[in-house]
Amino acid sequence: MNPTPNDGVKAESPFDGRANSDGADGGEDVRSKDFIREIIDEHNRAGRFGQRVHTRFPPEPNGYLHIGHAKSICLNYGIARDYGGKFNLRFDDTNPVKEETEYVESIIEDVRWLGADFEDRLFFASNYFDKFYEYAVQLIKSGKAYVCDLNSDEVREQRGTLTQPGKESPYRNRSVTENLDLFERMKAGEFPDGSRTLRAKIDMASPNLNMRDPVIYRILHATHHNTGDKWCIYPMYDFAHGYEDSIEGITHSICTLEFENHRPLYDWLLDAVGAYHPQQIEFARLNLTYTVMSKRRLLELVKEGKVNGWDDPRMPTICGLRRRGYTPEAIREFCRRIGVAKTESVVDFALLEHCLRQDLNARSPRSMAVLNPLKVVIENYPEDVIEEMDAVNNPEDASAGTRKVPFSRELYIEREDFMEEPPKKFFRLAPGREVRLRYAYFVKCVGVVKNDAGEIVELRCTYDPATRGGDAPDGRKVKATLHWVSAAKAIDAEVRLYDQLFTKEDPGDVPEGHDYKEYLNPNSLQVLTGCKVEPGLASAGPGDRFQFERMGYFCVDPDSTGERLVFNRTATLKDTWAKVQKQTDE
RNA sequence: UGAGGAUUAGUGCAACGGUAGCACGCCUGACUCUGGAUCAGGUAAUCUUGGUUCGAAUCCAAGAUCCUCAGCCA
Repeated sequence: MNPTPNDGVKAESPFDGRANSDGADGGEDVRSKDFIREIIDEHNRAGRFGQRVHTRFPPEPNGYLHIGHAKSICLNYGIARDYGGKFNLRFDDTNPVKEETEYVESIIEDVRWLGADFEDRLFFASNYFDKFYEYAVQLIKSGKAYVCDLNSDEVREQRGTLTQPGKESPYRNRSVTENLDLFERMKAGEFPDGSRTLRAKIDMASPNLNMRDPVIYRILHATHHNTGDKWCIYPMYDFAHGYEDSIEGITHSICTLEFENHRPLYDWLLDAVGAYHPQQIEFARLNLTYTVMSKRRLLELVKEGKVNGWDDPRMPTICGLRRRGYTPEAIREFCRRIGVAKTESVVDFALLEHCLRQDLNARSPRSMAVLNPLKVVIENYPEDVIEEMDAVNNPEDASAGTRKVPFSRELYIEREDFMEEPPKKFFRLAPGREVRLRYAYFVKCVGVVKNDAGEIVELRCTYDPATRGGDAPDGRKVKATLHWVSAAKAIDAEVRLYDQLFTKEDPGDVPEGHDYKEYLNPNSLQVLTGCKVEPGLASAGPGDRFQFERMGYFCVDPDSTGERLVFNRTATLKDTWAKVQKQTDE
């Protein structure tokens, strides 16, 4: 039943949770099936496809994949895997003027990275162009399609409205011979773009506009990324899609809600030529709070320089999330948890972050990094001594082992871990107060050094040698444990902090005359330089993920070089102190 | 005012005529060498109005609200 694991999909972490029962109570996974799987079960009971299940992910290569596509990929691949079926990756590349090889490559990379294994089934609709042409000819021969000389404006005028039927084209009743001749000459390049189309002859009075003699082939003298200049007529989506599914033996053609109105046409076209007929099923696309998901808007953000490219870590694109430090496992778990339904919904971004943290918490090696350094001098610690303290790499995973972290007289701690006049709920360092330096000693603040401007530039502390390792033999407690790095041994790093790209929960919800870009968060990117990190991080390379203790999850950005370490903040840790602060602010 | 869909805690998803449940979020508390994690508890929902039924989120009727469709885009 379960096909081979792929691309980092470990046996104990299946593509999604459906295959296992991970109930903490030891019970079975009683999660009910989504409506699509129920339909498939019904088909299997009735023998509709002979127990066969074959799905596909059919992107148009005209942009980068985003988290919404991940939902579709997980759904389609997950179903194929659960039912012991197959999953295809197929590019729906029927419009040469919009599609590019760059997108093909990025999409393949992203689908693989997500762990959806299409094995050797990578297809292109453009490879079926000959077959599509045959189907078109067949339609003409059976009197179900005709060449129409109306231009696009005229077609629109004759289409009618939502409440009024359309008018039949004057070319609707051409003879089969004439249609055949004209269509062949369209293919031969005798006519300019837009001068003629091939239309399905259905019903101009249909209440479903998609059935009012839809255009199925248009003339486009354009170079196609795959077929070059071989064709100057290209099939429309509605015409091509069902045949693509049919040719590949797809059983369940899963798409988003807006295609529901197209299903009658999908069915009509397949039946009109007597082709194998898959079942189209529609589900609601994913929407996420604080972000936009349409290709148009994402492209706009990239083109207008609102972000730094498709893989900007603030983008909801797969490559953006990857660069940000998201794991495929976290994204898959998210897709599993949001479920599948026909209700249009907006999922809370917090759920994505929850899935992320859950995964990262379990697997990220810990490290200490000071983002906003404040120098600390331990007055009673010897000048030339450097001690190696033992630190745990991952408290969630004993097998991750321990490491040595150098401790010395001069250190850096986080600026926000000290307050000269601490409010009641502030547990960290303050004048006269004792705290623990993680894995090191208890230290007490005995002095504050300021510059002429009155800014704190240095803290003077004393340490208790008896607390080495972090515990006091006399049993006394401290309320806080701070992270730190040795000033002598720390290495510099750049850290990029990210926040939501938009300040509005639903940026698409804009009043008349306004633009979603007005809600762009001006503070979505904050670049910190001069951060001080543990020397052990010197060998970290692009993509490596860490938890900087108490600060969040970070990963090394591809911009990182041997000279300059650059980290992206993937997510913050949950922060109850920040919450307390926020509440007192309000 | 055509056609096709949708409507259950703040959010997302279940319950398929028989006690409305799970997750996230939020709020308490416990524990803690990460104010993390973990653990325990709490919060909160069937669009409306009728009807059928011993019993309705579920069936029926009427209504409300929202989404999609008038590209030679997908």
